Amino acid sequence: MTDKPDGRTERARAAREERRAQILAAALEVFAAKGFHTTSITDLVEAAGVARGTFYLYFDSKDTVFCELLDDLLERFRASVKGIDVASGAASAVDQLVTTVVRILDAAASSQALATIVFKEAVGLDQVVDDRIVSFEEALHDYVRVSLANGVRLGWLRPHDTEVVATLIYGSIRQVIYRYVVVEAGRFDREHVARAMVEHHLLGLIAR
Amino acid sequence: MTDKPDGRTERARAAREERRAQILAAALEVFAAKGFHTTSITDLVEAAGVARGTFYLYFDSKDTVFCELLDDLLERFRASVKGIDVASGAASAVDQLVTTVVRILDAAASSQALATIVFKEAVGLDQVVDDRIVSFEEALHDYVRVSLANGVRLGWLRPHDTEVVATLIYGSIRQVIYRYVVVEAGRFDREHVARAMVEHHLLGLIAR
Amino acid sequence: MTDKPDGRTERARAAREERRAQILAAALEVFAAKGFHTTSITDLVEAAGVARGTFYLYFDSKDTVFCELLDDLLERFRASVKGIDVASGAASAVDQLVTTVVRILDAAASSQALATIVFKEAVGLDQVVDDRIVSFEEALHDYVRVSLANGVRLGWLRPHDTEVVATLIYGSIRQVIYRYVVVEAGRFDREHVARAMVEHHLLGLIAR
Amino acid sequence: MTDKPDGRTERARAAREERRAQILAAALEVFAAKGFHTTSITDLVEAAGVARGTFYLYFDSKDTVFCELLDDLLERFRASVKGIDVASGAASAVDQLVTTVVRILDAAASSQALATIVFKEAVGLDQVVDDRIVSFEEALHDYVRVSLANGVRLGWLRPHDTEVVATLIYGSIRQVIYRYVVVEAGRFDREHVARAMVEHHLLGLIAR
DNA sequence: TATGAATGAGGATTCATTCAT
DNA sequence: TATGAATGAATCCTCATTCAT
Repeated sequence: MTDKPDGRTERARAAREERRAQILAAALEVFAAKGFHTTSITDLVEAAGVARGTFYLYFDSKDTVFCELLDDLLERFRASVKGIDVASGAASAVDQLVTTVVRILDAAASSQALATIVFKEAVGLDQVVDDRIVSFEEALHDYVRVSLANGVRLGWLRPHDTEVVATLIYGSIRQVIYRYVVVEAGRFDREHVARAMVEHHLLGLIAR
Repeated sequence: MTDKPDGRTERARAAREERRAQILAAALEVFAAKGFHTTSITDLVEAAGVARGTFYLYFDSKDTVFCELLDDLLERFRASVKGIDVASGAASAVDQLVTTVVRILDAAASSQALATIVFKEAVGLDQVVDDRIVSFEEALHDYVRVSLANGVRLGWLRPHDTEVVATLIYGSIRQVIYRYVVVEAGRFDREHVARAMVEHHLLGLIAR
Repeated sequence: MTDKPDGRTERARAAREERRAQILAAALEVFAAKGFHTTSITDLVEAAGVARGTFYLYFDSKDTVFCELLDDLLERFRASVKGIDVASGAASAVDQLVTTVVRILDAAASSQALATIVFKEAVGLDQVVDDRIVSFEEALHDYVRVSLANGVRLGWLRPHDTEVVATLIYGSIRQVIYRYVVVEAGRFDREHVARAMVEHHLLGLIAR
Repeated sequence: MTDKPDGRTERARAAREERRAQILAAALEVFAAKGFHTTSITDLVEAAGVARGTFYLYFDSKDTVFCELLDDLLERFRASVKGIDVASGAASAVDQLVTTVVRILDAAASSQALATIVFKEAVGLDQVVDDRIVSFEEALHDYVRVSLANGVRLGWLRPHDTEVVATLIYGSIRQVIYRYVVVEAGRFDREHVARAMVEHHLLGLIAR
């Protein structure tokens, strides 16, 4: 009865979605500008231009909005990583890796506000939020690990402690995002940074 | 008459020091367990087993205790990095680098609770706290950058974009601390991890 | 759409005004009964029958409410003094003066609680509050001084040290309010007291 | 056994008295400078140069010290008023009155700090303190009333409403003390003010 | 559905007073 | 007697959340 897809119901649903999106968008801005802890419900509803009660019609709590924003970003990251063929030949691999890194940086840069939140203070809020971030980090870490293992198996990469190296690489990605996207507000040459990164991890620093 | 350094005065001073240390130690535990924001003054005084007022006899505020703990850790880190001669010959340099990294990991591991706080949620608390952490991170980053520049100047390291690479290396150090000290609670072979790290950054991954 | 002055908005505004007035009225009672310092926010909200937070919805602080009450009274006094033509002929002047004094006593008596606060302990509270009271007292004192000076200029009053005499007269007004309004709770014949006062200051006590 | 007046006991008693006086004197300064409410026990013990606990060996509470200071002043006032022969002939009476007023002003001025406290914020602290001040004011008021009644009985003063006029006169004395002693810090010609006051109350203002 | 006034638990901090030394 | 560290009740104020309209 309630979900009969007539015009009225449909329009209402669309309006609801819109409202929700509006609040979410405003929250994103505010969280990025002021940080999670400093942001109050008052800030959120003022930015969204809705009444305090309205906010709670769409979200259960301050934490809920934050989690939703967080999930958005993590999903974007996941998508930007997915579908990379890490098992291909060495020749094109460098370029592929560079492309992957560029995609990740793009994802971060195109959601600068979100990335800021995640990398500046996402941890330590709430167990739920923490868990999500941790599991995301683990996913990324796993991706790196699997890629490394493949490289070694194919004789393309030299043998190494994959566990440790995956940690190093993940850390360097995280820091690059933090530095270039969060601190320097995305004003950087992604291609250049990505290439420097890939080269560093592949070739090392030692002069030969 | 009253400030003659007799036994009584001396004992009083010692008792004061002890009380202070007791509060500080309790705070460390609580902050590490619950995080800065979630920790209330009530938590701190309950953990320390003192009255609310007593806390304020020794510290100005929650922020003050936190900053003091933070400074402790940052000082430890600083000390563990200082005094490494990054300009010596390549042969011993690897060992020296490994030693440096081991020292840093030791510093982090010996203050596991503190490191947890710093690397889990140090940012976004309070401007003062934030500034300290940022400046510490910058110092470490600078140290890496200077070392790299020296290595290149001496012909020991190949030319590279020092800015980017310093970021990568700093990020990998940070992540190693986070993973091994914070998440895995310090149960790892520091020598091994440090060596894998140094080797990775020097040699890269490519099979030759 | 939302600020169209329709019934709903209007009713809301009215309700707000009412709430505010309710808190103000309760505060007046409590302040008069317990004094400013002894009154806590808890006392105020309990007396008003609202939650602690509600109080802060309408007033910034305890001082703010107090100041508002104070301003009310001072305004009443000011209005009761204003508009007296002190330069007219001696004949009607006595009556005019009596009228003025009666008005002041009326103002005080009709705000007995407020007057109690002001004259019992208004000083030494808070710099802001103090300043208001002092400036009000000065205004009243000035009014007396100017009136005296006019009287002398017109040859209606004998020459005298206007500064000192204005102080004496202001003090006697203050004390009359204190005694009759505050201590005796307004149960007195204002006309009689006012006339006795005017006569005393004009004629003095000496038998002739 | 304990009150045997030997040298030891006597010396101890004297030392006690001295300590007490020292605390009292310091309290007087601080109360006058900062006001009762703003003054903390910390302020008092710091000014007195004794430990917090020591303070409580001599006084029961902050209120107690304050009351004692208050009593001192009231006693001084009482003494300065006492012994005036209000029943003597009219001729010398003016001078006698002037002398009395001068004495009162002297008493106030010589205890400027105390007078400041009493007249600025003595009321509204504590029921005990309030009662003392009220009873003192009543005593002074009574003195004035009796004097007036005597004057009328002797045919020296014209008939008037003694109740009201006593209030007026007491108020003017109070205000003169407040203005000249408290606000202007005692820098005034007491003889002149006293004479202006007596003349005003005896002769009134009307030009004849 | 939208509103925003009302709520009250919970936060940090203060300070008169006590009490072991 | 003198000390001053310790106490904890009490203060003001905030803010996420609820709910009557």
